[in-house]
Amino acid sequence: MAKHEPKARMDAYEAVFTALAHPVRRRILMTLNFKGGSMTAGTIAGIFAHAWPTTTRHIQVLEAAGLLYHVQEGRTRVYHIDRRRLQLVHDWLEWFSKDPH
Amino acid sequence: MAKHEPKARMDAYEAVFTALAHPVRRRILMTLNFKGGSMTAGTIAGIFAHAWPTTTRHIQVLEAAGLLYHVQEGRTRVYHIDRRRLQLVHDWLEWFSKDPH
DNA sequence: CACATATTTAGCCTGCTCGCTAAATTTCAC
DNA sequence: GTGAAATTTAGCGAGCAGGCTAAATATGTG
Repeated sequence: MAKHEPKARMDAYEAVFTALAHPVRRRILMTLNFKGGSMTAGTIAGIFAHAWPTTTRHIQVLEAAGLLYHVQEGRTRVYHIDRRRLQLVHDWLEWFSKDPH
Repeated sequence: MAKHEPKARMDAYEAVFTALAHPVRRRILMTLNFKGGSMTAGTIAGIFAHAWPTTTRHIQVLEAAGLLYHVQEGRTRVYHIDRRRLQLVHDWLEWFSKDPH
């Protein structure tokens, strides 16, 4: 019963769930969401007391998971949320709502 | 900053998302779900190639997150899934579906 | 009681996560 | 071209996660 899902998708699950495991990363997503879906790196970093490079790395984890992508604009980088990617989590949860068998 | 303080208590989100971050733990939940919601510790451990104590600890993480609970039955321990706890994740996701503007 | 069964606890070890600071990179403004 | 601004890359270190084996803990059985 463990292989309802194609293997290729497993890596995606892993990346997304791992990305969501850290409170800072969840907060980045949440903030992005409420700011309309896009923010510059600097503005994101400004939310936290952390050193910038720390936030940069969190952003990279999110981006690697496909939850963000960025567009370079001059010397600033604008990060966008990809809400569709969160659908993966939703899909996973679905297994628990539909009564098995 | 938070040098020697005892480990801060995880809030519910933190506990649940952390628990879901590991593939073995997701698989435990998934298997439990498809087996009707309850299994003995031994049967759960039997799914994995891991040493039993390794699985025990994964189960404990899930239980600490409120995603499982157990009932002792003689010398076996029956673990039950608590699907309601997954609602937390669903609720979190909801923020991204309702357009904030 | 003695032994088997079911499972956890204890403790060790390795590697990764996530914080930091310093340096590099790229772009804009004069 | 010089310098400031925006941001990442490099690299260090503490601590935690997650694997293992061995020992401990219950509970049922003869």
